[in-house]
Amino acid sequence: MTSLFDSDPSPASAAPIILDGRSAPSADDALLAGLNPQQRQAVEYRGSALLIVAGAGSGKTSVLTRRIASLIDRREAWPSQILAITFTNKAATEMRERVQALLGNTADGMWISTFHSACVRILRREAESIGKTANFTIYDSGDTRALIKRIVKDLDADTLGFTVAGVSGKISKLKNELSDVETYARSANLSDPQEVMFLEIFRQYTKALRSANAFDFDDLISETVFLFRAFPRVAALYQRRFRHILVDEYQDTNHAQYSLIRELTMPIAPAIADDLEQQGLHVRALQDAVGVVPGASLTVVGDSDQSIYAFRGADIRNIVEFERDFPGAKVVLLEQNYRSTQNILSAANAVIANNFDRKDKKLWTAVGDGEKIVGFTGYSGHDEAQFVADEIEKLHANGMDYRDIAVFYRTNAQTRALEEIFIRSALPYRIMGGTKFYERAEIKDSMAYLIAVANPDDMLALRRILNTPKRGIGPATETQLGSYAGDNGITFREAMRDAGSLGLGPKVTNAILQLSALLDEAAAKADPTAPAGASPVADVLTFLLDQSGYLEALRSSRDPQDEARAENVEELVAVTKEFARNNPDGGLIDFLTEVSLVAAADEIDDSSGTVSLMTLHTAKGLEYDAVFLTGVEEDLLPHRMSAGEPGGPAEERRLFYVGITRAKKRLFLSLAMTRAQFGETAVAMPSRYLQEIPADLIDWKQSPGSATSRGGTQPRALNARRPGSRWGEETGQRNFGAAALDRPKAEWPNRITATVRDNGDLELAAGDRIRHTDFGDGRVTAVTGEGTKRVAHVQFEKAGTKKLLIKIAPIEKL
DNA sequence: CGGGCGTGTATTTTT
DNA sequence: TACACGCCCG
Repeated sequence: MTSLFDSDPSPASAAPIILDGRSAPSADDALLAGLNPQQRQAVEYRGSALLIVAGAGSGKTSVLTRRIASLIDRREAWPSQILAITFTNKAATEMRERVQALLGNTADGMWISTFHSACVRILRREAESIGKTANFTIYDSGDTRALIKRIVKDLDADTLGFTVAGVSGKISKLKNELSDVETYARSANLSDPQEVMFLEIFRQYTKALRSANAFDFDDLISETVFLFRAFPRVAALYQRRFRHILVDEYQDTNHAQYSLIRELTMPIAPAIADDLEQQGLHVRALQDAVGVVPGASLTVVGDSDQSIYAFRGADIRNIVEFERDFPGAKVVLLEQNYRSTQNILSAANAVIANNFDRKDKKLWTAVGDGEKIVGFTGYSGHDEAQFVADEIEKLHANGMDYRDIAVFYRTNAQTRALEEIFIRSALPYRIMGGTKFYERAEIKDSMAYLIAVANPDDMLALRRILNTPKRGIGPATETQLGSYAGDNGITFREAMRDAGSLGLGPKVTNAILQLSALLDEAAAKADPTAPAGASPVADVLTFLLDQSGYLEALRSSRDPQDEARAENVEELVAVTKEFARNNPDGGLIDFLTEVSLVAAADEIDDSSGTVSLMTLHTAKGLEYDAVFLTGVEEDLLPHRMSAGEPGGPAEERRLFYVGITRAKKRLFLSLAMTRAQFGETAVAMPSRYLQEIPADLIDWKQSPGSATSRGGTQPRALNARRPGSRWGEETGQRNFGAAALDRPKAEWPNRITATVRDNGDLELAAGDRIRHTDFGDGRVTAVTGEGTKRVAHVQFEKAGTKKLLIKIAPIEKL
């Protein structure tokens, strides 16, 4: 990494950062072109604090990027003085691109990143101050859970009713409140054995992280705050550097993130400012009459109606009370919507109006009513999915691109039915998030090898690979290594090197030493200070996978799933190569960091010609021509688990609101009368939120009311239904689910039948040329699988490599 | 120590 | 359904 401060291309003394608000306007009219008065004000206002209340689709990204561009264009700031925080890496990338498009290439040196990435960058640089080293590991929630699980087990805490989920949730909550173990201990009730036990778990967890030289997700933020509070001189480096801080999705910040922003925008005391000046970090031009460097200017953008992360500690008060926190703050309201039709907005407005504790805000548009919202009640989750698939086909036939269509759902479990139907209907789709690539066991294994090389203190990673692949090193041996390390005050890694003195069997001892040597050799390859320089990550990974025998073990396994696992591992190697292309200077640590911080929304590739499937949470910040909001049922939306929590139903309503407002032209709301949950089929009721949408906005293809009584399409029954009444009772069928199941499906009116593609026993072999309806022409490189599950691996001319199920893929042989 | 089999339990959302 | 865990045997 290049130095952040010393070689700053923009010494503050020379920077034209005097904010007198009267800077001569340069030729930046282009930056304001096409903006409405409120947007223009949000771009042009200059002052210490600005809150932009941006309703859904009100052009906030445009405003933010133009605001940044205008600061630079008018010479009020250097790029390096800008810090822009977004929620996802994807949003950060998009913002960077848009700023670059406005300014040309002067966006270099700007920090545009997520809270977590920015904090990692700071922490790697300042690690020594807080007892870590720059190569620390970042533990994701899976790692955290694994660690807590071990501690809970060691302490027999499960007998006291402690669960891994409960403990990790509580620790996360505490960290988001900036409470560490000692702070918590002071307020804990020590006569309660439960509290004492929790404290002990928390202590051991903290200790384990420290000795593993690792941070968990929450630490990344909180430790940065602690760092700034403990070392004002370190904080001053960043306070000096970042003169303009912009935060997107401010309504979703938690207390720790809020505190981080507060720290970054604090003024620098005269004594510390003088120190900086003496170090050659110029601050003179920034200091006021008494020598204080005033705090950075802060711009936050948000919409309290879109706050959907309270469960993760997001505090809506951060945005509601912004004006109190930052006296003199200017507030700009953006209410004109440039995304959706009026019908969609009216539905959204009507729904969100039911949240009582909100500032009234009404979205409006100039584009006209558009088409009505379409409603559909399926007989089952599959039926609903079939409706979705059929409607997508219709939209596609009428010229809409698959990439402009999205399907949303509340829980990941709902993907199953959708996926089955989509495969049968030969619809190209992609699931964002869900069981992520990096959460697969084989990927975690491979990553653990890399982590063990990058951070030898990471005992969790070492334990993971110790017997993967099988080396005959069992739990007993692992425990012995652990206690040997503890007894001698050395790390687990050092204990492995010293395995000869443990008095284990020769076979086991040899296995440990061999692994140890392999890791040492890999570390030498990866070491950037080595004479030959560091090998690319891909080489290190390939070396580890080959020499450890891991890949070979997967390939030669008789478990058929291991073939797919081997392919995934090879895919990871491809990812490392891709990484090297995009980051020529990136080392192993950089790769591990990037992988740790990818989010579900980051995977979205706008250029792929597929329908996107995702949870409502992932959908935030995105927009699509057509949106299918599925599973609009009680116990799903609002989710059953939210019922007990204070503010739960209101947050679920906001989630529904977020989903609705993603749609530009067409919105489809669907639900099912029965839904499969854990194998069983349960009766589902329409969501209470459906009744909040004015009836004339929805065109029910099959309404919840009519679906039970056959025929009739008026949604009257839905609106008349009293809360608490059950569908089954209307028709006198208490046991509705079971009775309905016996009925032939065809009895339901308007049921849309699918055309299932079937290529029969189309014979394909490597070398054949084929044509795909979406991907175009390509050449078959291989055929794997048997019978109906035969898969063609195809290299397309335009669309890259794809794997296609031969029986159902929309392809023809040329 | 490894693998196989049987039972029990779990699904909210995620940086 | 499906996965994780514990138990048992080779």
